[in-house]
Amino acid sequence: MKKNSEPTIHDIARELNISASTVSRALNNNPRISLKTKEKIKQVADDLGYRPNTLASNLRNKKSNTIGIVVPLINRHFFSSVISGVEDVAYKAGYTVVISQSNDLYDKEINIVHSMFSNRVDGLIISIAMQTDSFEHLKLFRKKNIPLVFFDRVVPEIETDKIVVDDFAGGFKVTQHLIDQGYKRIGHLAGPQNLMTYLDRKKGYLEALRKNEIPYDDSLTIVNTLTSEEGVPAVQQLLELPNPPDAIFCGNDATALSVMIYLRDRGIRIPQDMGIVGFSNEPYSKVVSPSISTIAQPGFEMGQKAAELMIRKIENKEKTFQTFVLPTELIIRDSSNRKNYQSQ
Amino acid sequence: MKKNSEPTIHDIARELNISASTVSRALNNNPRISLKTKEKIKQVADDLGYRPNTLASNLRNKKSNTIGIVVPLINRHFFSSVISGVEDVAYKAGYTVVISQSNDLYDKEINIVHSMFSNRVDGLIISIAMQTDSFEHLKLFRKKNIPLVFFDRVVPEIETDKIVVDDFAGGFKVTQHLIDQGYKRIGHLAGPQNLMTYLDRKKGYLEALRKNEIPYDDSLTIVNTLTSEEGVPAVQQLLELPNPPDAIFCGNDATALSVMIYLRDRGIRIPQDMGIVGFSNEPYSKVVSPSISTIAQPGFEMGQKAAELMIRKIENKEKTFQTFVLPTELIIRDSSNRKNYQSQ
DNA sequence: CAGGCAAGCGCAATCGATTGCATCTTTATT
DNA sequence: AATAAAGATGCAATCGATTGCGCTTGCCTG
Repeated sequence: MKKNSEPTIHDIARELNISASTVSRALNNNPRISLKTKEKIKQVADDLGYRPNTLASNLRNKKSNTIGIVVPLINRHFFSSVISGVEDVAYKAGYTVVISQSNDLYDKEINIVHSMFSNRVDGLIISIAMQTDSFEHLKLFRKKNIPLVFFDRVVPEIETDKIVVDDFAGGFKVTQHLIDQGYKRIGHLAGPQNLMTYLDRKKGYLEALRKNEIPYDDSLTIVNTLTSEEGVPAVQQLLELPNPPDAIFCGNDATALSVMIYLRDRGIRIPQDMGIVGFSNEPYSKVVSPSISTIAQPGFEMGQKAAELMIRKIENKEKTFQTFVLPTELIIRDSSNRKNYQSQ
Repeated sequence: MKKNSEPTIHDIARELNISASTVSRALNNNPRISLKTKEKIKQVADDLGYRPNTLASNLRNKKSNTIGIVVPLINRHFFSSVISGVEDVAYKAGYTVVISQSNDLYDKEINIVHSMFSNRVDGLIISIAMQTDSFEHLKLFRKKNIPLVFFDRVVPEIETDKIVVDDFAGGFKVTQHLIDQGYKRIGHLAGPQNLMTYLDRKKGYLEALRKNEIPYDDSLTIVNTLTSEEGVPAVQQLLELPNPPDAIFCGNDATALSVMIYLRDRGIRIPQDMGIVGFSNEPYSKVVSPSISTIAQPGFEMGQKAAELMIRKIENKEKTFQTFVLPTELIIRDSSNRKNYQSQ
C-alpha cells in the first residue's frame, strides 16, 4: 500500500484478488454480488479503515450531494435559524450544506454564487444581498437548470421556488395594531425598497392607513438600511418634524431597539408618548424592556421548507415552481400596548 | 457539444484544435503557454460560459479546498459568530466552508465527522457536543494527519490546535465581582463537567471562593445542561435550601435569563435581594432589564483565529500545535451591580 | 449431452482536470 | 548552415468510483 494515502476500492480488490467493480458493487449493496462476497469485502473494508472518496463518486455521478446556501450574514438570528432548518432537513436526506455570507455586498455575492456553481452544488438556496440589483449570476442557475430556491429576499423577475413570509400582511397587521391602540400619526422606518420584503412591509403599512382613512404623509417614512446605527438619525429626523409621529413602525427589531433606547434617553415614554413596533421577532425583542411588539418570522421552518422543496427538485419529484408564503404572527408586547398600559 | 452538459476544457480544446493540457495550463496561468494562446483560450472559455469543475480538480489534486466546521447548534449566537468568523477568513483564502450541527448529540457528531472525512475536507474545526465523551472519530483525523482545530469545547487528550477563552479566569472574575459587590453566599449553576469549558468556569468559581476564604458549600452548585427550561427547577432547588444563596453565577446567559424571570415573578429583587451573573454575553443580555452582567467571549474573533490556524496548517506553513487562550472580559451590568444600585 | 439460462464477476471506459515526459518549432549562436 | 538551446504544445497516465457490456461457470432441461 502506498504511503500516506487513503485505501481505495482497488486496495480492497487487491487484497481479495477480485476486481474493483465488484468491490464497488458490494459496498453499494448491488444484488449482482453474492452475499458471501459482500461480507468478505465489507470485512476487509473495515480492516483497512476504508472510507469512500465522495469526490470521486461525485465526479463520476455528476452529483455532489451538496446544497449551497447564501445569506447576507450568518451571524444574525433569523438567518442562522434558516440555515439551521436547512441543515436539519438536508442532513437527514444525506446532503451536505455549504454556506457563505454575502455581507450584503453585490460583488461578494457574485463570487460566491460562481464558486458554488464551480463546486457543482446540486442546488442553491439564497437570500440576496441588500446591494444586489442585477441578477445575471442567479439566472445562470436557472439557465443551467440547477434548482434555485429563494427565501425571504426573493427576486420577482426570476421564476423559481420561493419561500417568503407575508410581509405585506405583516406590515398591515402591525400598522393596524398601532391604529387600534389609538395612535394617530404613524411613522415608518423602511428598508431598501429594491428588496421585496421591505417594499411589501411598506405596502402593508400604506394599505392599513388607507383602510383607516388616515392620509399618508411622505415625510413620515424614512428609508435606510435598518442598522442600529442608522436608527438614531432617522428618529431624530422624525422628531424634528413640525408634526412628529406618535408611533413608529420600524422595519426590523434592531432599529426598533436603537430607536427605543434613544427615546428613553430623551425622556420620551414608550408606549405612552410613542408606540414602537419592530419586525422579525429577534430573541431579544421579548426580553428587553419595554418588550418590543413585532412580527414573528418562522426562520427555522422557512429553512426546512426551503430544503424540502430543494430536495424534491433535485430528486426530480417535483417539476413546477411554487411560492410558499408562510404566515406571520403579530406579537403584541409592551412597546405598543398603550391601552393595556393605561388600564393598569 | 453534448446536450445538457457543462463545457469542459476538452470542449475548449476542440474548438481551437489544441490539446486539453494546453487549455488547463493556460487557464492556470502556467508560464509554459504563450500569451497569445492564453488569450485565445480565455476568450473561448468566456464564450462557452466555461466554469471549471472543482470536483474534478479536487480529485486530481487530492485537495478539496474545503474546511469543515461542526458546532452543537448553528442557531446560537456564539456559534453562528464563530462560523461567521471562519467563513470570513476562509473565503478570503479561497476555501469553501461546509457546516453541520451536532445538536449536541454524540451519534450525530460521529456521522457528521465521518461524512466530512469522506468529503475529504482539508481540515476540521469543531466544538464538540455536550454528549460527546469518546473521541475515536476525532482521533481519526489526527491519525490521518488532517488538520484539526478545536474551539471552545476542546478535548484535552487530543494533541492539536485549540482556541479557547480563558474560562477559568472568566469564572474567577465573575465570582470575585460578586464578592466585591458584597454577596456572601454564591451559588453556581454549572454545565456538564465533562466539558472543559464548564469545568474551568467552576474551577474559577472555586478559586475565587478559596482566595476570599469563603467555605465552599457543595449544595450551592447544581449541574445541568444549562437550557432555559432547566434554569427554573435549579433555582427552585437553591431557594429551598435551608440557607439559600444571595447570588448565583449562572453557567450561561440563557440560564441567567430564565432564572431572572423566575425570581422576578417570585418578587425577588435583582440585584438587591439576589445577584445574577451569566456567561457568554449573548446579545440580549445587554438589553434585558435588569441587564445581565456576564463574560464576553469573542466568537467572531475565535472563528477567524481558528480559520487562520487551520489554513496555516493546511498549507503547511506551521507544524507545531498551539493553544490560543483568548481573554475574557467581565461586563458589569445591572443584574449584579448592588453597590451602584444602593448608592443611587 | 448440447443448448439455454441465470448467477457472479471482470474489463475498460468514463467523469474533468492535472502533469511528467516527450515532441515539435523556432530562434539564436558559432 | 548546422546545431544547440529555448519555447510551445501534445500524449497519456492519474485521481477513485461507477457502470454498460461481456465473459465464465454451473446447473437444468428436453
